[in-house]
Amino acid sequence: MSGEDNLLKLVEVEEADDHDYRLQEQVGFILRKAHQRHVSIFAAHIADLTPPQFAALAKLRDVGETSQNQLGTLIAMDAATVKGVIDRLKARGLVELSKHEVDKRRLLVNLTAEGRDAIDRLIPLAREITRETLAPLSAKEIAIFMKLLAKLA
Amino acid sequence: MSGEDNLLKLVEVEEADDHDYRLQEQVGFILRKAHQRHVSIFAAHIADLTPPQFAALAKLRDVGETSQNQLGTLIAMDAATVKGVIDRLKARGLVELSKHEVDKRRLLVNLTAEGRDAIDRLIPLAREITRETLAPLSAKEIAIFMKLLAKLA
DNA sequence: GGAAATTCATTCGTATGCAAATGATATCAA
DNA sequence: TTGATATCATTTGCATACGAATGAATTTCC
Repeated sequence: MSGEDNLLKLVEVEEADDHDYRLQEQVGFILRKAHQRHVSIFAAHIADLTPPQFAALAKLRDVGETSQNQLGTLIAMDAATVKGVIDRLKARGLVELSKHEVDKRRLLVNLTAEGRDAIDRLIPLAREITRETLAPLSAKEIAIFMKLLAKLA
Repeated sequence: MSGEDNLLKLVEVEEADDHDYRLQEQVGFILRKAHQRHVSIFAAHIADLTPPQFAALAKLRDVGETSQNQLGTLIAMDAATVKGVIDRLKARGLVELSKHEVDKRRLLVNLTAEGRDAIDRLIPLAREITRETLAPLSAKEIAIFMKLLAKLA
């Protein structure tokens, strides 16, 4: 092989490499699509609440009264986002807000009776949403997938 | 065991079931967190473009000129969303728009020279983003995970 | 005690993401 | 041919999502 051939080969390899990037095989792209699909399944089962709103109610049910900020940490939402979510839940009477007696910076959030009823009623639907989201996988695959997904998140 | 005991047992089981819903173990919740993490890694490597904007450029590089709608299908974005993405890319001179000669409904999108330079320059960074996103997994785990994730998306 | 650093919440700006409604054009079918 | 359908794009409205800036309150630490 001549030196020229070698050079040509290198150039070709680099170009092949360049064109070798396949968007639809990248983890970020597929992750985004999987998330989209889940949100769509969620909406089909629970039309009047978004996944973040549901997450806020479900977590409040677990931990009881907490500060808005702490709740955000628990459900992986930044302060600006959680405020919007809580504002909308409050407007619908599902949560109530109060000031922390000691630490005046904190805004306490809690379920109302209506909010508790709502989340209790929705949890069976949420189980079904999880089931349907994972439906393309076998039981064994689900176990593996969830373990690996948890490592990534 | 008396009939009363049986009834009590049933009630207890149902309540335990009720409290058994763990948000942080649900696939939707973890999927959302994994996606968040990926976006964060993306932003750390490519500050001046969002993942959807990058996806649009990368796909245009693959397929060449297409209609806005068709591009949306290819990158899993609805018509309203893709319009915003393309508008912003156009404002930055990375894509150009033209009317389809025959079908007057269609708006054709293509990379500009600058857009092509940009995406060519960014692809190596995108490879690194994928690598870093998958870093918590071993090579074998990555292969399994990607296969299962693709099934879900 | 008091300055510096931290924490909590809010606001603003920008960017997805999608449902629904609308208008223009194209295709299909009777 | 024309009337019904379907497709493409746009617009509006609402809901995340997050960086950055701001202000109030608290904690830390010298």
